[in-house]
Amino acid sequence: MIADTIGVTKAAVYHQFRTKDEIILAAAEVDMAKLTEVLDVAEATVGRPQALDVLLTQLVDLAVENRRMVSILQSDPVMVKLLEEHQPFRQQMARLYVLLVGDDPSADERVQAAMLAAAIGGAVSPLVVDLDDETLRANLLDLSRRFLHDGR
Amino acid sequence: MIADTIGVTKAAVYHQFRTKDEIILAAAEVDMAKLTEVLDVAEATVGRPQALDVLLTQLVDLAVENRRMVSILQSDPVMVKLLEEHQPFRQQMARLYVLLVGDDPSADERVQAAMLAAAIGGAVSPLVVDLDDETLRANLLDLSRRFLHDGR
Amino acid sequence: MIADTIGVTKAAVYHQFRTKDEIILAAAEVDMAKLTEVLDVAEATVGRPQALDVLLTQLVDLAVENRRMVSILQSDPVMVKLLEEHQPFRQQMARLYVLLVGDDPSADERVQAAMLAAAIGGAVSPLVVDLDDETLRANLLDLSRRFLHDGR
Amino acid sequence: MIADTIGVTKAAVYHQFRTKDEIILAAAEVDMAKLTEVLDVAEATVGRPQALDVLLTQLVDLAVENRRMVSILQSDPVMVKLLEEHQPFRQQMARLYVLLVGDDPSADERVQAAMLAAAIGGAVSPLVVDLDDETLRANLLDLSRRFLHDGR
DNA sequence: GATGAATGAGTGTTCATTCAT
DNA sequence: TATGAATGAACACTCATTCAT
Repeated sequence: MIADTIGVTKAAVYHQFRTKDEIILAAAEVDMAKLTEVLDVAEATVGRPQALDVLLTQLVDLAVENRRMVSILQSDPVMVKLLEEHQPFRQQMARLYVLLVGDDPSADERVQAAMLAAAIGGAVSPLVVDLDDETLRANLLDLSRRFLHDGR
Repeated sequence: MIADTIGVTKAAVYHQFRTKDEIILAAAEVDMAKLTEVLDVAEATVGRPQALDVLLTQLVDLAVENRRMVSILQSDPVMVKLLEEHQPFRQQMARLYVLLVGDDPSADERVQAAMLAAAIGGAVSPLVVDLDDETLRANLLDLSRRFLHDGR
Repeated sequence: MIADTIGVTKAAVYHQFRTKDEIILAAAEVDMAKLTEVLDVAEATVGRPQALDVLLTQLVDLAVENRRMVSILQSDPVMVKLLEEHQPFRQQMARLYVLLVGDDPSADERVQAAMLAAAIGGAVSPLVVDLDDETLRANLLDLSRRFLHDGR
Repeated sequence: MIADTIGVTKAAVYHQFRTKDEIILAAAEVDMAKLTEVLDVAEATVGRPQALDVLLTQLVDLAVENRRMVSILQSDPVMVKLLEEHQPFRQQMARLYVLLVGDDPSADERVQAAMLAAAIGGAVSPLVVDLDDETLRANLLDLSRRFLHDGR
């Protein structure tokens, strides 16, 4: 499908990448770069509450702008397994979790972070919620904030 | 894989089921039956807050007891697509959503319900959170409650 | 298909017949019995021209009355191969050929007999000619007669 | 079987053709091309009797030269069904029938054409007549001619 | 006499990958 | 850089047959 879409043969794609996994990871890395930017900005923000708010806002924006890709990245078992074994991706997830719940989280906080990530990913899936992007973004941000803040 | 696991030939499995989809749905129906029980109990409970609480408690129990299956049911795109086209499953999802946010939910409430469902499914995935079942259950129930109550 | 049509299981059919070939031959034998009758009558008829005419008339009747079966018997390669190896059927074909062109036919006569048999079989195939049975019978008999007589 | 006969893998064959039907049609088209030539020549011949004679001669030649293939093309139910749905083949059959019995044939003429086609196809089947090609060709042509001419 | 369950050997087809050119 | 041809291994599924009950 990828080769056809670009308009070359499969063999041409295999000239650039060694395995299917490499191809998929290359596609995922495009989106991972966007996440890196978000993390950079949040980490550079002074003050815990401000940093959290910046993170949440941009995270929700990112998820809503890439609804299809986020669903796939978060739910497709093939993708998930691949990313698990991919060092750069694990590091990014670690950075994200530290921003959300600190670097030595309690059990409660770990569940909280996992729930929030899953909740955002699940809610933007076009199959699950068919709201328009604007409405979705507003509600998603609101609910995510309340979920995190009341956790204190 | 299924045939090999049971220790029979593929043809033996195809003697019992007509297509691969039928096999998959039969597996899913085992878990769907458990969900039906939970919904029955919750619907029979008098009082909105009590009903919600019963639902949440049992839902979390169910999810924690079937961690692997819940992840697959909620996230594997093949499974999700199959269930989408499966009438009984859609009805059950409808019942669940009515219990969670009533039968005429606002945009905010729809996002809230989707997020909660995704959050529970995501948090029980063995890949995402590696806590033991007991700790997971307690924290998950607590957070789910807060998520719903504060959403009001 | 056969088992379903009768309303029993395949295993029940295999209780009566040992192989698929036996089942098929049993079906073919029903029609072969009809052919035997035709041959008996023709052989009992006194006078070459009269015998030939009786044979042709009844052969055409038989073919038109069993259009589908005749096509299958004459053309389906599986059927043809099976009948080739089936002694009783070969004997009947031998009797038919003797009636048509005598017991020591010239090359010309052998081709003539083969062509006539194929022509009748081909013309009754519902796929080839979509005339109603009555019209087909009349024309087929007429042409078959001419074919044989002019061949002399 | 085809792949084994050529000495490549099944996947190699499926690299050249998309379905089994395409493979079969490609094989049939080789012979159809030969028939096209015959029809072209016959249609270009001036004078009805001359055209008919050219057609018959070449048709018999073609059938005798491709005895096995002609049998399969004309009798194997799988092949017949496939060709039925294949536009180019239907057009060629139409051209052939027009040459044989004109473009508005009576019932008698339709049966006549069907019989002739079936007779030629049936007579060349190696299973039916075991004469050598030369003898078969001569007799077949002679009988076909007489069958058609006396039909006037 | 009939059944349900099972099987070995296929069939048609796809997929990830390799390789000579 | 790109291609066409090829491949091993799988997949979803069917078919003729067997066998214990």
